[in-house]
Amino acid sequence: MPELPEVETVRRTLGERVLGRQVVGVRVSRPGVVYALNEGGRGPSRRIGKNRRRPAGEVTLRRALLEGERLARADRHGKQLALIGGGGLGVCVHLGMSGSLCVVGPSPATPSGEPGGPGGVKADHVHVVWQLDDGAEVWFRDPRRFGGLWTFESEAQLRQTRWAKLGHDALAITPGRLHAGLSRTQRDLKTALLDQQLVAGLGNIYVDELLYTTRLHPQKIAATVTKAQSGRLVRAMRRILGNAIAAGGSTLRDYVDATNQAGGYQTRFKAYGRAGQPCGRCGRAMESLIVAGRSTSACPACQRGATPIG
DNA sequence: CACCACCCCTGGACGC
DNA sequence: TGCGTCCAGGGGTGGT
Repeated sequence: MPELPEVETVRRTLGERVLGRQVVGVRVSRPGVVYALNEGGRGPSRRIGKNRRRPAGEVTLRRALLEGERLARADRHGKQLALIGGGGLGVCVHLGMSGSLCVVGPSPATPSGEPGGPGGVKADHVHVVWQLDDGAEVWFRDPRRFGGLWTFESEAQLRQTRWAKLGHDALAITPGRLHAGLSRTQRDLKTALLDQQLVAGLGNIYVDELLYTTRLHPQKIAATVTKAQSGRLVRAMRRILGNAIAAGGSTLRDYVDATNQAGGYQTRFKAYGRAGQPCGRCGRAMESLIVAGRSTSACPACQRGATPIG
């Protein structure tokens, strides 16, 4: 599930392949995954009817999705990615749970006979395809459709609207800002760290890893985190996320980068998914609990600060 | 403000 | 083999 390291890996691998190329065509097979900010004027998540996303008009849609633009930059904030065209248009990509962006062709090394499409990229649930001037294509795939695309008239509009609602990126936040954010909420520490408005980029996997590394219990009240502990959280965050990026992210089931490569960090989890297994530090069984509605594993002995109940 | 249930959605695991 | 059921999860929404 794409969190910051996976999205950053996609940004880098995609950028290498597509920046400088021109989008010569866009195919949209499922318009419902595209949100157009400039349609309806009520923001990107405006829906019509019951839970129905509002698609933009056909011509406007392809143009808004960068048809005719040269791809100038790939940016990231938290778990969100943005493709910026040379003319200023922008498309924000959120991969949700199961989304991927894969470059397909025109590589002569494309293997044949693999499952799915060219290069082994799975070909079902492909909702949007960008055709590039070198014959390659970028496929937006999202089986569970928790992700989507948001179109913007400019990078500034993207940053001032959608990204302005997010907290500081997890790789850029300072100890002072993290401490300030944590100190004003009585929520569980894990709940606070998952809040993208407080800090952007952490999901269930890396929060569990972060809290294990820093020996803080997920149910510690966020406001009780000291300045020193905030400093340790920030340092550990940068180290863990940096290591995960270096490993190409974590692949649990579906995740692949823009070149269809799986990540390698999943073999290094110390907490996530290890409930019932011995803690790597003290040997006690890792506990399984639900925090913020998410399955959580933590060491009941090493990770301190949970507020006793009753 | 904070918490909760619920919704979106698919596929994989598991039981029968 | 083929069902049914449960579960995973980010994020939005609406109710308490």
